[in-house]
Amino acid sequence: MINVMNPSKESMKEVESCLDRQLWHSCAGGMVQMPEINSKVIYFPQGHIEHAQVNTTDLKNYPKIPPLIPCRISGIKYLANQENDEVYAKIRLIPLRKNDFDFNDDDDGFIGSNYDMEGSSEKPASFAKTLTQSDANNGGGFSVPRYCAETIFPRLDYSAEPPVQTILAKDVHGVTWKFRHIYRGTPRRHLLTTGWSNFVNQKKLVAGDSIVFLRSENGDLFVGIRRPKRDILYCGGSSYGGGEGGGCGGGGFGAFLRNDENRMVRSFEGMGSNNSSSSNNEKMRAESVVEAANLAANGRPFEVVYYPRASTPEFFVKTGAVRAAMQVQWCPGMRFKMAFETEDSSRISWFMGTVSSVLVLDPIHWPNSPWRLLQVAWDEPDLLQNVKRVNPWSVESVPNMPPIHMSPFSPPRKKPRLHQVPDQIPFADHLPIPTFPSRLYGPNGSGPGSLFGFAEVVPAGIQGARHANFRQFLSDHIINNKVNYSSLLSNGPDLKFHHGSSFSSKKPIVRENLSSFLTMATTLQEETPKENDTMTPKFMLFGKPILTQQQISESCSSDSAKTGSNSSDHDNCNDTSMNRSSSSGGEFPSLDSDAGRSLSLSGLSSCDGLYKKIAQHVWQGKILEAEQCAL
Amino acid sequence: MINVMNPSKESMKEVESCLDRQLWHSCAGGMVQMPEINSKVIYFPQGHIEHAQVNTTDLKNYPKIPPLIPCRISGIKYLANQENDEVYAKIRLIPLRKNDFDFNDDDDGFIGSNYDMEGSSEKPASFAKTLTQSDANNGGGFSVPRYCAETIFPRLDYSAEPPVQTILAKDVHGVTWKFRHIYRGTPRRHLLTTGWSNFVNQKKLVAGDSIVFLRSENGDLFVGIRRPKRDILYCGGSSYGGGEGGGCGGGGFGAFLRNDENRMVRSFEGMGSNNSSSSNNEKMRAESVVEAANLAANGRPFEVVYYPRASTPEFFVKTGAVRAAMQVQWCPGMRFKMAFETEDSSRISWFMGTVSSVLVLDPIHWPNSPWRLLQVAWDEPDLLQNVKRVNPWSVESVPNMPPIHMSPFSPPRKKPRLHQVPDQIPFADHLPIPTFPSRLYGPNGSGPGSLFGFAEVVPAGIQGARHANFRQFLSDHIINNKVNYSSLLSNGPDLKFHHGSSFSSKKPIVRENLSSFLTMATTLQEETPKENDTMTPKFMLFGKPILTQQQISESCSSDSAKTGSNSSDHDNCNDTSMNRSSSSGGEFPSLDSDAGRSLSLSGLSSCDGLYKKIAQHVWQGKILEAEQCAL
DNA sequence: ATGTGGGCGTACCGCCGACAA
DNA sequence: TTGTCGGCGGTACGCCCACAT
Repeated sequence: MINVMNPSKESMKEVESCLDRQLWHSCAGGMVQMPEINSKVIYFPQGHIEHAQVNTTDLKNYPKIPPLIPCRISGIKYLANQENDEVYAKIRLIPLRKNDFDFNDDDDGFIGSNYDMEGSSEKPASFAKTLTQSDANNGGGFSVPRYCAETIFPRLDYSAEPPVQTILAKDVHGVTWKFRHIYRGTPRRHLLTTGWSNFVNQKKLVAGDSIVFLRSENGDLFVGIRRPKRDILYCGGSSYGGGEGGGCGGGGFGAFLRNDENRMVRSFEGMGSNNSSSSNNEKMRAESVVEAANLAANGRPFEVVYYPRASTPEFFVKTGAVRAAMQVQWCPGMRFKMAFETEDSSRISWFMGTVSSVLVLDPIHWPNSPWRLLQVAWDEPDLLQNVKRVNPWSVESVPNMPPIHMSPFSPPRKKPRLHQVPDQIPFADHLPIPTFPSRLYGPNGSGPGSLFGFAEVVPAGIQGARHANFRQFLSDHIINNKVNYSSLLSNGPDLKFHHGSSFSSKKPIVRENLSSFLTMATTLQEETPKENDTMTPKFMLFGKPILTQQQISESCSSDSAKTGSNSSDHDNCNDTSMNRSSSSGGEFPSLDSDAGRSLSLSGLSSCDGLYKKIAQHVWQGKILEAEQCAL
Repeated sequence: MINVMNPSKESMKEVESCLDRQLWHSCAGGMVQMPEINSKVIYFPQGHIEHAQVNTTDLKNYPKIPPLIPCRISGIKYLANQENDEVYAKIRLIPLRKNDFDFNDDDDGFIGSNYDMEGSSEKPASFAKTLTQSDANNGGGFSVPRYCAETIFPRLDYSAEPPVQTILAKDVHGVTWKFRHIYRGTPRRHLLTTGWSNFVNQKKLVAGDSIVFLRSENGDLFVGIRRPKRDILYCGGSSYGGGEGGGCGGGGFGAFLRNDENRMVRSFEGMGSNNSSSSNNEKMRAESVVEAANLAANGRPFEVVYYPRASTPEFFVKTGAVRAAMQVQWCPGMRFKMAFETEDSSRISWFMGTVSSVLVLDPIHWPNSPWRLLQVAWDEPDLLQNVKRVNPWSVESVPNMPPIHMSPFSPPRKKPRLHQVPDQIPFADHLPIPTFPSRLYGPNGSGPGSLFGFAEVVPAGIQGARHANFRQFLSDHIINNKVNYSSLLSNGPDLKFHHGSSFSSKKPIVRENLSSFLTMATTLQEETPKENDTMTPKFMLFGKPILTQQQISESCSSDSAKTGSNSSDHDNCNDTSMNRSSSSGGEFPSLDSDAGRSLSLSGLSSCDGLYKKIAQHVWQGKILEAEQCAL
């Protein structure tokens, strides 16, 4: 019992700040990217409601609350639940006033400080392993992968017989746990023995949970746990009020995969105290959400609690991501891909789907909200049954073209090497960080009768179909919710230029040209490299090592098969097509820079009406004028 | 593991209503009396704040919230914490409008329904035992007191060798626990063996916790646990703003005794998940209190959460108790006694003290509040260090007179019998339930300059000393916070006629004439009779068996010694003096009944100004007129 | 390289009567 | 009557290797 500290009330306050941020991220999972301090995000009250899994009736009847509120991140506290070690964050947000908010200028002045943070906190060595049955159940031992023992653990003296040492690791609460690390057996292997069983019992670990070992810069060892993502309880979306719209959509970005054939079942027979998610709900009460949303709507600073392992999309999204997503002309029939964490949380898989309709989720209570705007059909509907609606910024549109042939069906080799492809990697480096200068996206005005860019696809029973002829793009290609795919593809150039991740700084972004040969499944293995030779330079993508070809084909061979079959021989996903969209030519009228900035809110390509409406909400009635639509 | 149910989220809702009310009360402890549905109580926001242990700054700055709000109990849900079995209640209160509230008529129309409830739910057989070290730690066995085995448990077949049976008992969540009950050893004794250790571990019981066995009318067996009262964390009372007043007063009615010499220390080394009180705090957030108080102040129904094992006084008090307490002319120097639960929660002890000053706790934020009005000095200050301020209705004033001689210092006999005193018991039965007909308490008006009955003893620096000459009673007897005891006693007839318990229905009330021979310490042993012959009729006080003389002298011999020495030979505490107060003679002017009812709010003997102020707060500015003070 | 199963020693859990208060 | 202690059995934990993938 020497390992367990006395968690008194006083110590809780301390714990609030002592949690190592890298450890927090390790426990949060590879897909979680937190915004930097002072960066600008869009806060979605709808998403907050989903995240808190509370009844929405409290908030729905507040007509004053807009569907999205631009904010600045003023503070983040990285915390962990005392009972079950679940990491969460308390985030302070300051709503942006009109003068402070420029949709196209979301990184102004704060990149420097971001760089400072990045520079000082270099990614420490970490390793994650999903517990096997033997790790969790039998004999009280943990089989340590060699890579972990050799690169994360302290150096073991192999001269002793057997080589053995004591490992001390701090958990998220600062509690130190002691393990006996021994190298024995035939063949030799690394094991944790004494102390491990106690840890498993205390933390209530079961097979399928992940454990993270992390070595900080000064050599201290940390241990974190990462359980499977919580189940999706909320299945919101108002189904009353005559709204049809294809049912509610649970899940989304941040959901996890349920691979039923290989599923690890968590046993709840242990003790009554592990119904921790219910006590989490206690913290996330409806009042908190109502309070936060009300403060936000009134322009006052507010605080939200964010659980990165909840199965709902982030409800605060970096402004640039939203902007980029709304620049896309979302239409039924569009192809996209979306990242999901695998059930064991060790990897990330990309899944393909088709937009089935573009439709406001709850037009009565949240008119014009882009939250879960896209109703989607998955190429593998059985695996993603619960994910029926997604956020535009959660997905990444892909053109209907085949990947570069790199034989996804080739049999996995014993020691796959990707040296055959790195000569294409500099290609990715040539991609400019998409800054989307505002002048490139001039105001494409819409008449006074069409405030809502996508209102045309809302069923007539709700808002009435407004087939205004000035909305040429949509009306040309979408007739009665059916899409003319070919004309859509040829006319929608910026279709390919947004990124599907909320925070672009460190997110594993796979752009179209990369995805053209990585196809659709990417395995993030920065913590669990599986190559034989760990000294071989890794194949890196934006600072993260990339998986072997074998792993790719293992993790999503079915994906490749399907997309490989239904895609044709387009190959215009290249530098040329990109430059086409980032130039001011074509159907985009060029504007002088100042005008473009001042009109940036209403100058988005496809959602100007939406953001006009937003501005109307946020800034309380001040309607921005001077829209001109060039489309 | 067969005993442990899977506490899923769905079952939580069910549990909310399935908790047996008698079991709830057994777990709540002997001093907790809940009000009946539809009865009238006074809600104290200050007490709510203390109870919730939240920061008061949120509420203090709401000047609209009165210090007390008359309410009607509209609903009570008896609940238990899923994690630690701590019982609590959700109570719905409806603030009373002016027309509905008559301070002297608090039981109108609802006594019948109360009687119905009392009649249907006869007190079931129950037994409580505080766990010994052997029960909690060693060998996984529980030593069952013979009384419990023979009267609570199912009948054991003694013909078998050894006599053994299986005991099934439901806990507060409806979970059934199985125990092996065996009668063995030399000498023979009842033991719980198999199953007990598991129960101790699951419930995290330690020595000092109490376990309650309860047999319902239909023979079902229940098991509850009752842990020591929570520590006093809150030590409120504003010490800023120039208020002197003698520091903050933690504790109070409902606090528990810390008997350091025999203290059982709860070990927190088990697991991090037993910091359950912190999660309780989560439920009792400041917002909830603010919300409740605001709703109450606006006359709207509200809900409060009440933890009977918290160490703060009840914040909702039966109207009659408050009225009775405020009829007492509280003055420095007055003697009183107050009930406390012993640390092992098995008994109740009465402690003597002296009022040191009568002083508003927080005159700035809660002017005229009677909450913790009395600053007290205890005869045994070492045992009650934290209890510096108490509520008037929590204590019971006692005249300075000696008890009837019944030799409290006589050596305890082996089999004490109280048959010598029952001939005095009918005396108690003759006591009328104090109804205090309103016409007996005519309005004793005060001039416009003296709204506050006890403002005279507030330090001049805060409100200024108002020595208005129309307040003859107080000014006659209290000069510079010093009291003329003899004249006070002779002039304050209703001094002896209030009861110190919040709810009079089933509370173990020890009135003055009873306490005159029971002295000051009363041991409630309805669950743990200790007489040798359990078949002997118990010495009952209001339906509860009373302790033996031995136990009385054991539990508080020091009390008896002290009061015996400083009290003189008064003996006017008798039937005659009671009738004197319930007649309309003397200095109380008689009033016609209607006028008395309509003026009841301002017609209290010593706190008319206070309640006028209350009415002013509660009913938003409507000041009641027509006070006439007869004192 | 590492997951799984079985052997096996030991530690602790838990049942017992013997005392004693 | 019942709290505590030491004895002592049985179980199950946990360390180990063998074997398989």
